[in-house]
Amino acid sequence: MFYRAIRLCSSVVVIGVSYLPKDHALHIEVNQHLTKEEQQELLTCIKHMWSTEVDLTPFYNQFTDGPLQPIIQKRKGLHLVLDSSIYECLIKTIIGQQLNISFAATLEQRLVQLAGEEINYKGMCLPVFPDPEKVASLCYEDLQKLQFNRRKAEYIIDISRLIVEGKLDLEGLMGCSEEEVMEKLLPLRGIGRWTVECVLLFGMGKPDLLPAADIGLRNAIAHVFELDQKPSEEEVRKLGEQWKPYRSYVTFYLWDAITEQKIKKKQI
DNA sequence: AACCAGGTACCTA
DNA sequence: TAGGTACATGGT
Repeated sequence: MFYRAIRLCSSVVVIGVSYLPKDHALHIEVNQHLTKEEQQELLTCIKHMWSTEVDLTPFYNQFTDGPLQPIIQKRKGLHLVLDSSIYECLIKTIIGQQLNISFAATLEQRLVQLAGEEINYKGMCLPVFPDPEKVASLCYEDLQKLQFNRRKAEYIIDISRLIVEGKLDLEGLMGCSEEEVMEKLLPLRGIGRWTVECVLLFGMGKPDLLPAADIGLRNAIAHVFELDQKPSEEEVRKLGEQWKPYRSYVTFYLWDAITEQKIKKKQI
């Protein structure tokens, strides 16, 4: 069982999620009474965030052998886990650019403390990511004080302001194709190809993205394929050709594998 | 003690 | 167009 605080239109709801193996289903517990509309909104959000509607069978059938088979087999049943909004995903991805994940997590937490909310529930502190409105109201120095570099502070606040001004409709991208999303986001300062790929994958749940420049992915590939050097971005794209149309899932499983490996290393 | 980190924009030639 | 560099700081 784990807990999350989720922002609906009307309020923030705390949910407890557990997996019921017998029914192959998720059990959701809610901390407050919800109207029919809120229940519907929450359900849609949960289905999206945990990719519950995706059938992984064809993915597994495509990787019955080869170097990826063991790490995929080991994680059978693992679905994509997405952020609760495209906005949250985009800002977190920008924060994570070039930084080791632990420092990136620290910066995320500081942003939540400054502009978002932290809900206390059963002794846990559950983060709620801030709205664009709240971030747009900050000044660059506010984020610099949290040890964001100047440029990153500008990217994050400027993008939030575009949304508030109605010049950028991030959540409206949900219905768009990958190409359309790329065209809309790439011109914005602070957003490069890797960032858009991450948003398509971890914000929108598109099944066939390969953030080939990603250092974690490159490390994971070097490890799984027993290469003596990290593959270049181009080499990753070339290799990834054969993973179509499930490159997002390969990416996700490789990230999970490399994270697990790091944890093991720490324990030794 | 360097060097790298789930990149990107910016500067120079 | 191409190639080098700053960024802000924690981890190894």
